[in-house]
Amino acid sequence: MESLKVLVVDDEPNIRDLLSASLRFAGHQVSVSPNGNDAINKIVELQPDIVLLDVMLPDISGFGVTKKIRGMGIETPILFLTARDDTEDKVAGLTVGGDDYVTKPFSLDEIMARISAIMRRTGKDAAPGSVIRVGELEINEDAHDVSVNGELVDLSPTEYQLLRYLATNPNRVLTKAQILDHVWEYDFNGEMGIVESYVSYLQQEVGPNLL
Amino acid sequence: MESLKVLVVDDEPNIRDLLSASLRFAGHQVSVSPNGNDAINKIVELQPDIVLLDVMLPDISGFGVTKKIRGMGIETPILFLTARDDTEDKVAGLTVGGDDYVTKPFSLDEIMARISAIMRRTGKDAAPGSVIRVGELEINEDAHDVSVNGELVDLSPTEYQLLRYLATNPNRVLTKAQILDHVWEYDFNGEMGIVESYVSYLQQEVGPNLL
DNA sequence: TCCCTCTTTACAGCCCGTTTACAGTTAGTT
DNA sequence: AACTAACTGTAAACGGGCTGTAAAGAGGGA
Repeated sequence: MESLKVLVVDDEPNIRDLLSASLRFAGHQVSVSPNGNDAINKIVELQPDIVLLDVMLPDISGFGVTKKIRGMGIETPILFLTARDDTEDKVAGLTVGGDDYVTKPFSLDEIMARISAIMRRTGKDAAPGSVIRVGELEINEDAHDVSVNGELVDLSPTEYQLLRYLATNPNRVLTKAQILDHVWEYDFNGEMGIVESYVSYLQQEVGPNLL
Repeated sequence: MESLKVLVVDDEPNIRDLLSASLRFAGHQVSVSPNGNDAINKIVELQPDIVLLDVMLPDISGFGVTKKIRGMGIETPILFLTARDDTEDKVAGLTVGGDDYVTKPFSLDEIMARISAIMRRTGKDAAPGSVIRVGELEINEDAHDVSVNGELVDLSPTEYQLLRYLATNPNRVLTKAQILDHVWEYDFNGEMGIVESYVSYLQQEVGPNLL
């Protein structure tokens, strides 16, 4: 994925920092905004490629921001950040027109994957193929399918996310902490042993290919 | 379907935004208009391939707009947007001559399907086949009937719409929110559980083919 | 030998998807 | 207009599989 101009809008400094650090590390140009009005200004001014927009903001809601900028004819794709509870009912229209949403607490890898998906769908990015290949391993990001030597293997959601993260960082030593930070939700409060368990599951199902 | 020039005419900003975002995302060039007079100007000026025209407008009714432009010899096909009540009497005769109508509140998928149907009928589009085939599943979009291995199955309207949406996105992971946003009417305010229920109905009737 | 770390296996809780049942509403018929 | 049938949407019951923890097994280094 090419370098993108990303605007992160959230009132919680922790989230802003987490996202901006990760996005910057991924090679993007990041701007941040703590509230709705400021976000509108920055969107008009900076013309970002994508906006990460918290729904719950102190002044104007994320939906309000969206209405405002759409009314100005700005079609920048938006990735909404919503609380788990709001999800059920207020989702109407969130996934329309290339937009999408993730629920808090999210995992970093999920955010990155969604951004890629949006850029792919809206054609802004030069279709980096939605298939990841590492050796005899093949991951289809649309179908969330994994195959080894053409043979499909059945993975649980967490297993898939983990494998995807490993596959996007081949030939690289990753610490358990890094894996935990990327694959698990940011408020995960458990033992690191879970990483070891899941790596073990994967090795049994896809064979000892990477690490 | 090729890229089309679409004009969306509605006085409610929400509807305009919803439609323009979706249509743009589908690869079309979209212009919008908030009333009848402006719409007439834009139709003459832009010569769109199709017009999505609300019947109830602040100045001239959608029918008035139609009369006016037809009087000028403009034969652009029109998809009328009408309120649920108006349907029976006023809409009579609307479906002749390539025009059609949908009632508010509509679902996005229905709008897209109607546009495809119109373009197919008026021959502007290179007949993208009105039959969807996925594995042993066959969906006839003209007759709205579905067959598995040549055997007809009887589906309710909602079931048909859902199956159609799933069939047009094969081998792709779809979230409940995406399905809800595309298949159900835009003002649906209920639980997402309904998606699960209907998916279950489908699996019983067409067998576990896709997802 | 002991200790430390990585790997694997076992297991309990629980979340989530599936299915079924049911009430409310609509549509179609006589 | 009343009757019937069917469809939509909600809710509750069910079951399975996934998640996360803990403990046993295996290897290496000092």
